[in-house]
Amino acid sequence: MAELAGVHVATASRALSANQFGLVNSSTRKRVLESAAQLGYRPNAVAQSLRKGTTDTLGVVVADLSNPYFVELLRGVDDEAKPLGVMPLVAETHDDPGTLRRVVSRLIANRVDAVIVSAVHITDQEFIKSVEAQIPVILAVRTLPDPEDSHGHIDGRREALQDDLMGARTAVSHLINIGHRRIAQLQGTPAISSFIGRSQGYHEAITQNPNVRDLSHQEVAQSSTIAEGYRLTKTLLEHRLLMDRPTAIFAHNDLLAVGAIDAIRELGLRCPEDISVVGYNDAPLIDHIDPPLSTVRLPARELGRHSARLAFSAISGDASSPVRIMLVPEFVERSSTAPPSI
Amino acid sequence: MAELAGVHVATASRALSANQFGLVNSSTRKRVLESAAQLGYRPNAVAQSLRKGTTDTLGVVVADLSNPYFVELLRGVDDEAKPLGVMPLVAETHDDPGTLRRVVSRLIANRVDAVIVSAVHITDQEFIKSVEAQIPVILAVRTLPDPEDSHGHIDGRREALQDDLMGARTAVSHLINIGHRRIAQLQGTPAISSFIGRSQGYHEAITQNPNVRDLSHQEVAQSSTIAEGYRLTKTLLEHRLLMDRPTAIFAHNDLLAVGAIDAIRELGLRCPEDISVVGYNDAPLIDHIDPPLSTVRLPARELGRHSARLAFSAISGDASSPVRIMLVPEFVERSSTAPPSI
DNA sequence: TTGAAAGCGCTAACAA
DNA sequence: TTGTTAGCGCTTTCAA
Repeated sequence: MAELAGVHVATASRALSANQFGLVNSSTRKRVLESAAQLGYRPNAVAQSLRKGTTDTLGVVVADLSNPYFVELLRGVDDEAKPLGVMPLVAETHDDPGTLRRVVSRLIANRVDAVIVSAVHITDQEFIKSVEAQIPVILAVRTLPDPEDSHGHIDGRREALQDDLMGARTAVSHLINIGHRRIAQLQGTPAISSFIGRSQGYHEAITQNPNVRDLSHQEVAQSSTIAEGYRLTKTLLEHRLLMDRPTAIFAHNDLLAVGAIDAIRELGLRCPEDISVVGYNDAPLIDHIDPPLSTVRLPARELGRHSARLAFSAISGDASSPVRIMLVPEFVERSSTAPPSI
Repeated sequence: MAELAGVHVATASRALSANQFGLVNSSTRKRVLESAAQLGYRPNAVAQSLRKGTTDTLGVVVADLSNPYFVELLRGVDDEAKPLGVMPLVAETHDDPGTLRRVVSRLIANRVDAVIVSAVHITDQEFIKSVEAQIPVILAVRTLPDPEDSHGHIDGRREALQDDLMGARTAVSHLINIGHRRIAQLQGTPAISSFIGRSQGYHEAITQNPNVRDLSHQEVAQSSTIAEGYRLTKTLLEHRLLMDRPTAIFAHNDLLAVGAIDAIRELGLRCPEDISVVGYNDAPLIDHIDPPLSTVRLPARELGRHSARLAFSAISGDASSPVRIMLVPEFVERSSTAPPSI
């Protein structure tokens, strides 16, 4: 390409570069640009990265792309990345700790400038610490137990979270406010901070009113699926006397809620007349199911944007301040909740 | 790292390499491995790529990640890529031609070994040809008009498609078989081959029975959204006499179908009693909406697998044979379709 | 304003 | 079995 224009590669490089094209004679530059266009020349980003030591690339680790929540998060990341010419490299963990290690390793090998991790389990603390020693890490959506350094001080972290405790508390308080006194939750695994928060919010709401009984089964959902919600609700409701049966169920996830509704129907009961159900996430189409699901809407895209901004500020060496951003969810009332009929 | 082990970098490289570690003394190799582990050393994939001329990376261009169909396609690609240690780089176009050019350009700059494109518009023919001159291209899901070379011969291409014509024909034939005689379709844009196929299948089914009338409105959906389905159905049904109103609607997409159902209800009609509705895609939760939607299930994941396999065979220099793989969809009957009541 | 030269981290010939 | 050397394609001093 440089040859076609009859110049040295260094000159060509300068002509093509956004910040030093001023250093080259405008007629030479024109010649270079023309030759480049003619040959369809694209600078080799791999070589550029090797030379510059930076890849203009951002690792984004999500648990599961078939969960629209994470897709929305990615869109938020992209909102911020695109104008900077940064390419997000997306990896999925399927909530498997081994896969998390593998994909993060791979992203590091590819020298992403930073990594946003939205798929940690609370047992990943040590691993994340080791990653932080290598590249900037932003924790999104899910957090870790407070880290301490060797002196017992709390070590700063960059994270963008949503207030799951508040989201759950608001939803469950709503159930109590409209009259429910026997309530149960369908819990997600406590290996994930989000579900811990939702559980705490649930309990805070429950204990605020001494007349409310918590009828939850101790078993926890191993996955956030319709099938699992169905299974847990079956064991929750079966072989129970009427007065030991909840009149409302708070599910940690929309799909669990859908499974709950399926189970309720199969037992010959109705939602919301016999049992109200609340979900979590406000997934697409969840307003069109039967009955339209009351749920908690999450600021996924906003969270993605914040995560990306934290990443870029970390890259540009704002090594200084650890940051915790906390966004608030919003309860959305639809038809799956109603006052108890008895 | 090599220094810590006290060996030359070349030796370290060999020790770490999967195919030449046999060439190094096993005790030196052990030393190298230990030093690497101790330092948490990860070979720089950027440098490896530059040296090897290959990135072990596969570009995957999709229209829209919030469409679960494409996520499923991605999973299929991943099924094949993971065992080979290949990393898919995902990019979205949002069905914008400019964005398609931009993201493919970027993938080429990053020297992906091949690119799977599932987001072409029929007007992208020239552009795709220019890309094919640079790297192996696999067309997935959507195809292009048959290309001709300068001699008028049909030029080979690698593509993995689904038979949309057959999918649509099967669905519409079902409507006819259960008695519908006045039918309309909600068309997707003819800029995308999939919708052309669905339209053809629709017409083939319609014309097979002379008693069936096509009551479609000429307007076409500009996006595959609930809002658009709602809008089109409103204009389709409003100001029509009963006998000029379809008793069944075939939508080119599930979301359009959901919008159609919304519109039907708002006009005081019922689905399926007054108007049956068929969708296309079998999206998640679409079996839980009210009423559960009859639709066409697509082999997205399979298609992803095939696309990836085509990509890898192209990379390994099977430059030979152009291939067209065509997978068949499956009609799924649920409760949004019933015989006409009049 | 341009060219020459070095070097980013790695691997593959080639030599020893 | 290991070391030496060259070079992948680029950018950036440094010199001219």
